[in-house]
Amino acid sequence: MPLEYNKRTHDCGALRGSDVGKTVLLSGWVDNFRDHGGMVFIDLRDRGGITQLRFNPDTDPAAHGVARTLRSEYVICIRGEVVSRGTNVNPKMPTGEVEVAVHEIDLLSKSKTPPFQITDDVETNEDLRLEYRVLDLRRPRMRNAMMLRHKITKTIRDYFDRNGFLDIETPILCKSTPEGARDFLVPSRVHNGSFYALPQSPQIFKQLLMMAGLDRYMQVARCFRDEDQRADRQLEFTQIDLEMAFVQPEDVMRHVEACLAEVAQVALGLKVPLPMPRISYAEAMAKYGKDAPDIRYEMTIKDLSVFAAKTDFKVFREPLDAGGVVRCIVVPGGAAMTRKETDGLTEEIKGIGAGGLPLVKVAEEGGKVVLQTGIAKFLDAEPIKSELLSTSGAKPGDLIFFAAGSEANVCKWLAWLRGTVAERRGMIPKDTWAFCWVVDFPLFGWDDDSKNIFSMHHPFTSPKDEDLHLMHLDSPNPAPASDLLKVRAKAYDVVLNGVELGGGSIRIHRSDVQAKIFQLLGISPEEAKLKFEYLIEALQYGAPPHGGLALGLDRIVMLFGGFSSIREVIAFPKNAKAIDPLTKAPSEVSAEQLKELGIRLAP
RNA sequence: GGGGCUGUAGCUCAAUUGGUUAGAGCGCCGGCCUGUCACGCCGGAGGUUGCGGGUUCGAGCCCCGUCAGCCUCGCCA
Repeated sequence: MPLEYNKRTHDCGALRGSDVGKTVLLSGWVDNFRDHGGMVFIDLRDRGGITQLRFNPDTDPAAHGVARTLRSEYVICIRGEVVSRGTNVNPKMPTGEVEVAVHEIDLLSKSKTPPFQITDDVETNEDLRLEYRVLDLRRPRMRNAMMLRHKITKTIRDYFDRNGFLDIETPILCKSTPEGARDFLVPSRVHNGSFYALPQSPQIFKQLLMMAGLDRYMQVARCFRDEDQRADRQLEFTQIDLEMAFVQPEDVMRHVEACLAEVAQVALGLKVPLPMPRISYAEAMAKYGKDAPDIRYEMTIKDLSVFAAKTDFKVFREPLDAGGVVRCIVVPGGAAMTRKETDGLTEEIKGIGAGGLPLVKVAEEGGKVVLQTGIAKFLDAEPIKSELLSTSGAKPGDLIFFAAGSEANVCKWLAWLRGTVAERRGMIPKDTWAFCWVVDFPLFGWDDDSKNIFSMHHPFTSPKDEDLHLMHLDSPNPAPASDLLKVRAKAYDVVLNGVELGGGSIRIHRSDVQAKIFQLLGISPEEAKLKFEYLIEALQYGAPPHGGLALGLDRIVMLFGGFSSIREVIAFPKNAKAIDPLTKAPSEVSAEQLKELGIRLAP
């Protein structure tokens, strides 16, 4: 009579010494087998873990005969007795105190030899892993990633449920808007020539929910952006999306950081001190060169523009005269860096647009501090040298990297350099989890191409109350750009170890302010009505002050799980070229399908 | 679209300045083995060096092109 595989008594990670003597029914995959000619040992694996099975030819010849034919990844069901391993305990296995003496076995399913071994030990190339994702997901590391993701998601859902947030689903088939990233379009069969767009985020819907009076909303929301991929970006990704009515930034931030602290507790057993530090956007850019600062280590950026203006060094003077800046980072002990290392960095930084990588080493000779190598000869004279040392804070044994150019470029280059050098020189403390909030983002940025301002966040972001006057609300004319660029937004990003976990803002609830913003952004009332009619309309029927935030769930799981790519925490991800190696999506479709949709492909 | 790295057995990798028949570990197949747990021992199969072209007496290695993967800038919050 076949074994009742639907009546498993335990999973393969459950049995302990206290279970000795029990008769158990287990099912799973053959992880490994060791055939001694007589005794056969099988490691049986399922989601719970691994249990060793023992097949004794003397007591159970039939089961033993089957066991000898088993191979990797065969699926079996067994019944047997839990026995102590006596002196042969395996301390490396949670179930290592016991084994199961198998009396009956059913072979449920055979397996071809897998294209790679199902183990964490061997790092297989990712393309193959994605093509055989079913096998890849059997590896403990990947199984743990899926389980961690579940645990984190559940923790977040529970937190918001406990705090009065309603989980509400929003549409997947939406209206296309030109803002932000490229939309994925879905052609309409019923309305040939018209298209739905997949949501880049539920942004507008969650605002509408607040206007609808639902007060607190959250959703584990799938979002879609048709942009190029990165290690931490996928075409489709998951946001923890939330929105609250009658709030200021601090209210949203307090909930989010409390929630993240709970996640850190559950995922890592970590106690995160609250509140998390707040850093202004201006400070983040000045000290770290990016709006997602990694505050686990120092080596912050120092401004040398005033100093550099006093030199005759062309590499500094020319960018300064063009309105740029000169800044540096000081690598502690960096004078020990080899020519090979610094040359390598120079080549790499050229790859992101820098002209080169000026540097000096600081040394001590006969009790005197001297500059060496690189551009030392341009800076070694007094009082230039002393001013460089005092402004940068460099000491003998250090190395100074310089960057000169537009502020945006200098920030980009030094942020890259800071991160790269810190990583390569082992300056990043292990097992450190540095959260922070970045606040006071500018409301507008300047687009040099169109010579116009644009929304840093999105056009519904509320300005800070104290900066409202810079927008000249009472005047029918647009405020000057110089004023507008000073306006700070009620926007905030939460950052962990230099990675943006999420961001949000308080939204505009006044229709006059919203109208002004559209005017400033060059969006005509007609255009605004066309694109956002439902939102503008709703604003006129009593909109509560409201705001929210969205967290990147994939990134959170990636960081807490110690992975270097979000593909590791997504069950079926796409590769860097936006292809799913498993299903081979995207694919061509039939002529009939296209015809029905009224679509003809360009030749 | 730009830059970088990679591509050799099923998997992970090696192969001196260009030099004989391209190797190793794991896996796989066969045999032996009654306490292994990365079992062990013996034997075996397995290769269009991503693909195409060029240089050369001779190319895994050099050159050109192309394809694929990853990282990155642009792009994207």
